[in-house]
Amino acid sequence: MHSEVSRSSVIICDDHPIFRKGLIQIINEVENIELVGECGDGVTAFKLIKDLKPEIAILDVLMPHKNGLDVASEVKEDNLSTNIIILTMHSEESYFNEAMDAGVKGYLLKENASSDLLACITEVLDGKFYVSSLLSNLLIEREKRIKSFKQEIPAIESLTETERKVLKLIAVNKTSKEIADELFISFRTVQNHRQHISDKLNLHGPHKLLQFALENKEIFK
Amino acid sequence: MHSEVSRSSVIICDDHPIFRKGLIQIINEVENIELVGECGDGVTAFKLIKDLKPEIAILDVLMPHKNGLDVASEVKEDNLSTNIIILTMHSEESYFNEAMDAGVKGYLLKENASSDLLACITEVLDGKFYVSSLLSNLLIEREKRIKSFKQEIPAIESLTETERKVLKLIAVNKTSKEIADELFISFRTVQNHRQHISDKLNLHGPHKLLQFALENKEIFK
DNA sequence: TTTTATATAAGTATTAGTACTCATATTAAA
DNA sequence: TTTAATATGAGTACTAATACTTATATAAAA
Repeated sequence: MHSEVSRSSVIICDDHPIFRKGLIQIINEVENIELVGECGDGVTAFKLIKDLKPEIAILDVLMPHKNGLDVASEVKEDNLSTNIIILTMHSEESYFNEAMDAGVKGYLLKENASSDLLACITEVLDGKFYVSSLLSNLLIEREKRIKSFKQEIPAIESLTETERKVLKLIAVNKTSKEIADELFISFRTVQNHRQHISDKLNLHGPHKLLQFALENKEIFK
Repeated sequence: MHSEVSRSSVIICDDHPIFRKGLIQIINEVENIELVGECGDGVTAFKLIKDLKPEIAILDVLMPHKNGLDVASEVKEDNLSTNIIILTMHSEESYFNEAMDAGVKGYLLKENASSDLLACITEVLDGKFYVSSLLSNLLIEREKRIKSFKQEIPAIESLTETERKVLKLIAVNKTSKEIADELFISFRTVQNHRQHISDKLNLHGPHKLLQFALENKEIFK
């Protein structure tokens, strides 16, 4: 349970000034929460988090310079204690997955933020996790995706360093010859690597490897 | 010049409660403006305008039931005296043109609304017309954008029906032969279509077309 | 020490795609 | 009616990738 005597510090970051005003008003209506900072872009948000170490940072996803999810990732990397609540206009699951990976504690749709924000803050301060109820459907979908995800990833883990290097270059549409020149090896070696990669990833037939590389470059980059 | 003794009546309509809070706060900070109504959808907005006959109605474009531009059109049709100020997230010119046709008196981007709203209200009360300054740039930029737009996307538009069909099948990693079988044509014809598509999209070299197809399948599917 | 994994290189054969060319039939536009 | 666009089909040459095989050197593991 969080402290009831001292007020919990919060910063708000949203590039829409009016929306920010609305958020601030909601925050200010609550006694045990103190707004210690506000800004309109991700770079400033990260600075504020680092300097002020608020208990909670409420971040918009889409912002200039650096988006809210990038900020969340950096906060996680730097092991900062600030809990992140993400606000988003969109219920796209790609954002949500990114947010989960970045270790955010709350994920709110802006349409629900008015009613959910305070509940979310309270839960997060209690060490819990809060997601807009509208999004719970997406959560279920995610389990399925993770399963199919795990079917391919360990195969990638089994690649050797060199094979991974080659795969990265395939993903940026280099030919075996170009890759060979870049790695100072024979193009036959590159073709062998291609074959080995294809075998490990169970890819067969023309261009299947290129297709895989293009579609999954985010994963192994 | 508008009256200095009595306060000017304003209604606000935006389906985002938090954004509305922010707007209300801005309005309330000004002495000679009185907020006489607020709502979150277009149907209610029109009712409020008809009943309260405010001097100004500030309307979001995207709202449930009836959008802000529809409300503006109805106000014009019914010869109501209320001046309409439109708020929009998007600087899309289609909205702007519609707004002009509906006789709106002010057109603000939400990003600028915080600083521009009061200026806009004052100007509109004086019988003038106000547009976000950022938007006026955009209207000029528009010409340029359309040109650069036409360099890439309409290239897809320039594809014939058959070429588009072939492109879709390339995007799901079918070979020319498979495509030929599926469309009941010769694989040479398919290869010709590939060539023509590549020419139109300015794609050259091995697998560039496949790469393009995979990366852009969302656009032409 | 033998085995295994890894990185390297090469040979052969096949398939797919690219880059050209040419040709024909149909339909729509000038 | 001539011209242009479109869809169709085919020939040739070349490049890239796939699918095999074999081979050598090195380092780590059994």
